[in-house]
Amino acid sequence: MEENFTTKWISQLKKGTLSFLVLSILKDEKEYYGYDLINEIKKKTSIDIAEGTLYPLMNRLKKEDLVASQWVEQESGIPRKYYKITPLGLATVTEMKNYWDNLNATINLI
Amino acid sequence: MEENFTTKWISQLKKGTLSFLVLSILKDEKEYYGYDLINEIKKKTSIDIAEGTLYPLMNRLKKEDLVASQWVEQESGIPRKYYKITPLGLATVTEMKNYWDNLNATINLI
DNA sequence: ACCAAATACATTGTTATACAATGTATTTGG
DNA sequence: CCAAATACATTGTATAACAATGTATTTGGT
Repeated sequence: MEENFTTKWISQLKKGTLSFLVLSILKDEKEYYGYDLINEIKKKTSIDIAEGTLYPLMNRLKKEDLVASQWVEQESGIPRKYYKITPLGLATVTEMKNYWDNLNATINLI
Repeated sequence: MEENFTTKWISQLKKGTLSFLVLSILKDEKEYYGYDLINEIKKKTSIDIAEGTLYPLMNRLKKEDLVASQWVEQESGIPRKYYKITPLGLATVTEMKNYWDNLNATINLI
């Protein structure tokens, strides 16, 4: 392996930030499908999300009723599962943002 | 239990932030002991760290050579294990801070 | 026409970490 | 005198990222 501490740290940091990141993107009420989200996040943040991370994450968010999903057949190609944020998801991402901003302010003070 | 998503999320977020927080506090080159760090962090950030979280965390940081420790006998009371950041710890916390600032900026853009 | 890469979903096993619970021992305060 | 605080530590449980693997379709280059 021989991974340095920072690399492992980034993986741990994702355990809190990925759900926040995904909900933040869905906050604009547009619909995204899973594969799309991986690419959107990579483009916007340079953060790589493994497929084995994102798909279970979306299932958790759905189970918690923070997002809703629907299958959409494509004229050509594989059907996509589109996700949309719910009212509970919107409320939650607002709470998260408050906590995050507070944490960030504290870290900058230390 | 009946914990809401945000509560669970905060616990997950700590998996990335606690090591960063501890190293940030130790960055000023002063020495702190474990029990002290728990209280310092609670005072400064309102974040509660369980003892069962902090002591293993400090052991990990030591194993990675990011901090050094020494036992200090007290004239009265239980001996304390004091921690001090190492040069590698300083370099690491700088890397972490860069990553964090970048992540924060990105989140604010989304 | 062929085949590798990209698209799009998913599951399994491994690893890391927060935390509650529990344990030991000493000291302080009411 | 005894509960709370101080100060360390370990064990078991739950959660989540990720590599690896799997299925199936479509696109692009030669």
